[in-house]
Amino acid sequence: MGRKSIAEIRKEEIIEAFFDVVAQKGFLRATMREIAEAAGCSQGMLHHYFENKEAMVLGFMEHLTDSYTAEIHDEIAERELAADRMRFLFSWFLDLDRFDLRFSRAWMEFWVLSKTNPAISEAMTRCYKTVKTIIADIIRDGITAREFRKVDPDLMANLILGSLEGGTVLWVVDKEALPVEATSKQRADLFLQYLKRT
Amino acid sequence: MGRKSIAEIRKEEIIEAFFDVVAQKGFLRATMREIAEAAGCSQGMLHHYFENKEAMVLGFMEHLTDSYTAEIHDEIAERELAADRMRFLFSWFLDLDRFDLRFSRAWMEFWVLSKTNPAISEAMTRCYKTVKTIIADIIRDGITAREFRKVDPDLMANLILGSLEGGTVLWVVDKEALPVEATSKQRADLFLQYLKRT
Amino acid sequence: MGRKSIAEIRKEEIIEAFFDVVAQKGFLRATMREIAEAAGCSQGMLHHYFENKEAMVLGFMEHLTDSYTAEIHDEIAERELAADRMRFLFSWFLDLDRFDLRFSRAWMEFWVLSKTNPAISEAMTRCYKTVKTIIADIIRDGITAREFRKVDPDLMANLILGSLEGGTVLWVVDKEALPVEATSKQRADLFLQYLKRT
Amino acid sequence: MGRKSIAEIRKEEIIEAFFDVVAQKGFLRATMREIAEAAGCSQGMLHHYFENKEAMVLGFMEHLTDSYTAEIHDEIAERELAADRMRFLFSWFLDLDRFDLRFSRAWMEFWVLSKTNPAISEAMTRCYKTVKTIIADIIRDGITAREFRKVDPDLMANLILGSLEGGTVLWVVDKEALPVEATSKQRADLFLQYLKRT
DNA sequence: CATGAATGAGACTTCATTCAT
DNA sequence: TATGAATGAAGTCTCATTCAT
Repeated sequence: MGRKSIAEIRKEEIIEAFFDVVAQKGFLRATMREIAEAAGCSQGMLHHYFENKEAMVLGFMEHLTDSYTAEIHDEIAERELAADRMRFLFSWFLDLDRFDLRFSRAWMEFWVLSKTNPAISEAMTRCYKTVKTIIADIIRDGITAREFRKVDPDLMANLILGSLEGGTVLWVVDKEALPVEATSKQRADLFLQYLKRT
Repeated sequence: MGRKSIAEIRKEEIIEAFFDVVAQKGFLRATMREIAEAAGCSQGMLHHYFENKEAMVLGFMEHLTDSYTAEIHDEIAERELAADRMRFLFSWFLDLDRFDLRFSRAWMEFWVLSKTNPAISEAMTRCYKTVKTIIADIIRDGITAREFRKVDPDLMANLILGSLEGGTVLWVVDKEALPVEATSKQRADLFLQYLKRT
Repeated sequence: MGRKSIAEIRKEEIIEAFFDVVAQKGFLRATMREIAEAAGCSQGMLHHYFENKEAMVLGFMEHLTDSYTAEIHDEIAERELAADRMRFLFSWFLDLDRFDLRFSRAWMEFWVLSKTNPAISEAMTRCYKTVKTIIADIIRDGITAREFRKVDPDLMANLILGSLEGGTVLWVVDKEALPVEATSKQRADLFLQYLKRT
Repeated sequence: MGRKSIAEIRKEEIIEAFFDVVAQKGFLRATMREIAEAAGCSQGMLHHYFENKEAMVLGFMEHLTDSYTAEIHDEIAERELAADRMRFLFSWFLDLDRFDLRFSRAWMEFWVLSKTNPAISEAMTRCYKTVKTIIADIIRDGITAREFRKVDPDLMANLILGSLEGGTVLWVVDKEALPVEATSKQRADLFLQYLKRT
């Protein structure tokens, strides 16, 4: 269904390279030269596809949303119980094969950039909004199905996403933080007991 | 008791200015010139007190720990019930007079820096460790007093701190995140129900 | 045969400019701005071709070795008697058209730099080694041909090179030192009488 | 005869510290702060005794001349033969207890400085003049006493001093140079055979 | 489409020197 | 005499971006 054009392929290669270098060195120290080397092209090429360095962040986020939204929706549709859907989400988020240390490190860089770059800020908000809608919808369905007690779905979605993001921060930043898996299990238990509670 | 030396006063002034500019512009765009202007001194002066720009981050964190640790301990000692102590902590952390948007923004910059600067990483880990110990101790006391059910205090402390930090991230980064206060209330409810549950 | 690439040409231009400014002002006071002006390019250009200021010294020495080694060997091969070869070397070294005041001044700067920069130290040692080998080989041939008496060729080469370098120092540094030519003639007489002596 | 004033003692301490730091780090990287630390006083103190950094070089040279001239003259007066006097001079110059690596390194720094600082240049010329006069006088006496053959005393003095200085350069700069002692012996042999030759 | 040489503004940092105390 | 905080000019170096080829 629609072969990718050379331009699109090249863009993805650059985004991949950009992401790699940023995860490793940080946005500030990720020079265009290094990104070009990682992508196997010239510096000029980079500016041919992206207006400037910050535009690459936008490209990355767009790429991210495209890649995963469909996948998540499919997986959720396969599950009937809201609790199962929620458990899937928790595990998906912390799937270390997908969101490894590299991802988290790069993502944190983008938080910082979002403060001074409105376009990045918007993209990030949109990204979070997508996820929160998914979570809130699960909760809403759970309430309708009398599986969950009545809570504010948006508020809870916010709380859940915050916990997931915060867990990542501690894991990346705090060397004495407990491992992701142990914390993750406890987190699922915490939220599901709260939601199911009668 | 113990007058501050000129050097100490000057250092604090510089840290204050540094923090202001970083919160406003980010670490990267906070130039030494601007920091010097904010502190009302010359650029050379800055290097008289701090070896380099990154050393200011360390100075800031030291200053932070010194300022607040005693305060928190005092407040906690005044409360008897573990639940009350916990509620105090939740509210203290989100006290907007103290930790306003400025603080959160600067703090996120330091997360990013900690990845490439071992000294900052250590300081940050130490900082988190202090807080996690406080939380874990409250939980431990609550368990001993049969106020809380038996959970792993360290794991829970990790989860709680993660939730607080994650909430801040969403608040700062995500323009569609719900307000701090509402989320905060829900968070306290969530954790206390879980801890008290029999 | 073998056209020089633009990069090579540009590098040589920069080295030439670097050498000029250093000879005139000394390494310390030779600013990148001035070198760029002398080379007719921007400061950034300088760093495009040389990692830093000290790398220019290495570039200069490499250039130097490349330029002269072949020339010296050719000239020596044209002479049969060891004494004639030696005389050629003495005169070559003090050929003021080649090694003028500018050269000597710059070279002394590099001595000083070699003490704190291992790479420069190595390059300089290599440079001296090349020359000493040439001198020692001449002496060795002279001994084999019974033209010179038996002396330690390496020791003598060291002494001869030392005398040449020391003569240069006095000439550059000591305003009351006697002129190069007069000293040079005496030096040749001194060493050749010693070597030929039976 | 005449006790040293406190000021004189302090000046000598500073010169000693200055020399130490310069020998170790080079003139350029010898900061006033470090010199002050080595001298056990404040930076301000340094400027109380020396107008600026370069004035310390002059102070050092003055100190040097004062210290050694008398000593050399005494030693020479004790010897009768010109050859013995010359041998003494050769050995004195390379006495490693006095003129060690530290001395040579610092001295080379001053060569470089002399090119841009007229005052240092003059002081250095004066210093060399003193030594050359001593050498030339020995030669002159040797000729008068028919111990040496007729040569130009000043030219030979120049050549001898050049050889000594050049030997030092190679020793300090060239890691593959032969040891001082071996070279020194050969040098004495070289010059004395030449001078005595009939 | 593609290259990479070239630019130039601006960043951090150093350090001799001054001067109020 | 003595201190060391304070200055500010100047230095090296980085790097996103441009543009001729």
